[in-house]
Amino acid sequence: MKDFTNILRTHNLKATPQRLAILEIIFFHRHINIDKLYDEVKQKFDSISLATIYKNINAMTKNMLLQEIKLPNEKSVYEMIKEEHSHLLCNKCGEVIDIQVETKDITKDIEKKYDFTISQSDVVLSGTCKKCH
Amino acid sequence: MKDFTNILRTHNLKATPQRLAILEIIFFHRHINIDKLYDEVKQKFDSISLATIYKNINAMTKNMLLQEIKLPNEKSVYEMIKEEHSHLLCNKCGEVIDIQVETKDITKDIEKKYDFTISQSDVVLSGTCKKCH
DNA sequence: CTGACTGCAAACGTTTTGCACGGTA
DNA sequence: TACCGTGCAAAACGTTTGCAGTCAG
Repeated sequence: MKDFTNILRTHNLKATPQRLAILEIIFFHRHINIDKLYDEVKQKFDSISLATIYKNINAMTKNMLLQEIKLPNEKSVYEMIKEEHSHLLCNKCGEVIDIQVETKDITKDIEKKYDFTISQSDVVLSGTCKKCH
Repeated sequence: MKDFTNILRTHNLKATPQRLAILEIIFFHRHINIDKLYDEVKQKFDSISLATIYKNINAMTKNMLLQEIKLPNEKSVYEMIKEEHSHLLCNKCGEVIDIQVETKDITKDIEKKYDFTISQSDVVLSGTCKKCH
């Protein structure tokens, strides 16, 4: 298990039990939406309020610890920030899978063609995963 | 100008003046969010209510005439459905540009590698456009 | 010890709904 | 004419805020 206490402190956030629970659950699920996160944190931490979830998700997002992933036809999910990657979304079971897509060549072409400087690539490929076939 | 009356009817929607105004504005802007759409429709159609905008956007989306595009750090925009394409988003001026990206080879690889059937690709490349450099 | 964090309740902005009226086909 | 669509107001929904009390550092 990662040292979330230290991660929080290096991001200028105090390591409260609520925050540790939030991070553990996000780390375990890798991608989770607000509602499921609230349900799961409440199991470990009955007194937590939804407002605390929101305040912390916002603080951690602002401090570059978490990232919101917007999905077509689904609620946004949050994940810990890591190297840039893309996502597979199964429309049947809702699972989100991290994938590595080589976009360098493509973005270079686009930058040249449209005279545009690309700083971020958001890619979601949706369909059916192997379990749901 | 396109024959929006006919387009609406072929999508099982009655061609009301409100809907024609909505479609004309979306067609003209190519991408527009709810608030701007409401502002612009009101200029041509002072009596229109926001509820009507929402009801129609939802009806047209359900009936495959419009499509919601979720953007990072921005409100969703709506566009008329056409061939699959990707989007460039300028973080400075907010402009959205349609681009054609060749994703066939990539998605084929991903499908094989992850045993996943891809039916839709949502790609948003964000950065700075030529006007904002 | 002090500023940051929590939990509650209230407020807020956005989207949806119910209903009476009006317009399209 | 029949049904669908509109506009209004109210309701529902998700998220944010203010505040008093608590806790991490």
